[in-house]
Amino acid sequence: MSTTVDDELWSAIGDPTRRTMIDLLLADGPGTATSLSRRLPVTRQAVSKHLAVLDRVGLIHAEPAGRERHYQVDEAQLARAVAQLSAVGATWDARIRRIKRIAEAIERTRHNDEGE
Amino acid sequence: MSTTVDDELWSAIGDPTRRTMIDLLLADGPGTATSLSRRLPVTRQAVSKHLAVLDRVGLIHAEPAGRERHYQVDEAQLARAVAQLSAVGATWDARIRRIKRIAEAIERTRHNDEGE
DNA sequence: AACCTTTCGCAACCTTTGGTTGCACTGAAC
DNA sequence: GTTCAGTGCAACCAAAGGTTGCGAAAGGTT
Repeated sequence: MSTTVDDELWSAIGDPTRRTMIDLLLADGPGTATSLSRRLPVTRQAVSKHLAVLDRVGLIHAEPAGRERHYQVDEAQLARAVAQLSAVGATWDARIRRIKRIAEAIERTRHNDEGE
Repeated sequence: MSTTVDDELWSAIGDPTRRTMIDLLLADGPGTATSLSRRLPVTRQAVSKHLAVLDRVGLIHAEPAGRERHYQVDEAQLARAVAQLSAVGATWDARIRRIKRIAEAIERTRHNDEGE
């Protein structure tokens, strides 16, 4: 039933701003709160909070560089997160397919009954 | 960069309680707010609100039956949602792989330079 | 050294959202 | 008709996403 420890991972990825931030970090390489905020519709402080969340769940990690803090995606952790995403998706897919099979079986039975 | 209309879909699926509710509806078939709340650590009213959210984004739909409202997963919509999930995952995976390729290329270049 | 600029972190505040309790309503069953 | 289970609506609370407004520290300029 999927409700376990990785809930924090989901809610980390669930936020659209955070998802875009991950996109930007992957596309453009490491960045700071300020550099990210320039490419997002939110303030630097909001970005900073999101970075803290992503850092806490381990999806990114910071590297202090002088007066700046360079954030960078932890590829292994993100890969793990993606795997969990698709796991849930796969589960749902499987259940949907099972339901459809059952529905078809019932359909067939009904036809047989009518045919008698 | 993935930040489009389907944000509501993500945030619908992003909530752990709502994910579990979808799980339950898929596993046990249609259910009511009350029946779901009995299998969840939240009150009926909370479940009711979540059902409203899922209904609004089209992942489930209600079917009034006497004094009860039976909710049921819209398989087509859920399949669409799952597809979007895995699309984002695939994008990230692709970017991670690209980064790794580039990193390896740099690594090779460095070795060549040292070799001269 | 003194100054200005940039980046950051912290605190206060607002709004939305997930959750609660309480109550009034309605359909079914006795 | 009374009772009982299921629903909906409203008020309220806490946490999360977002804002503005500061003060502090690292870097570049003169």
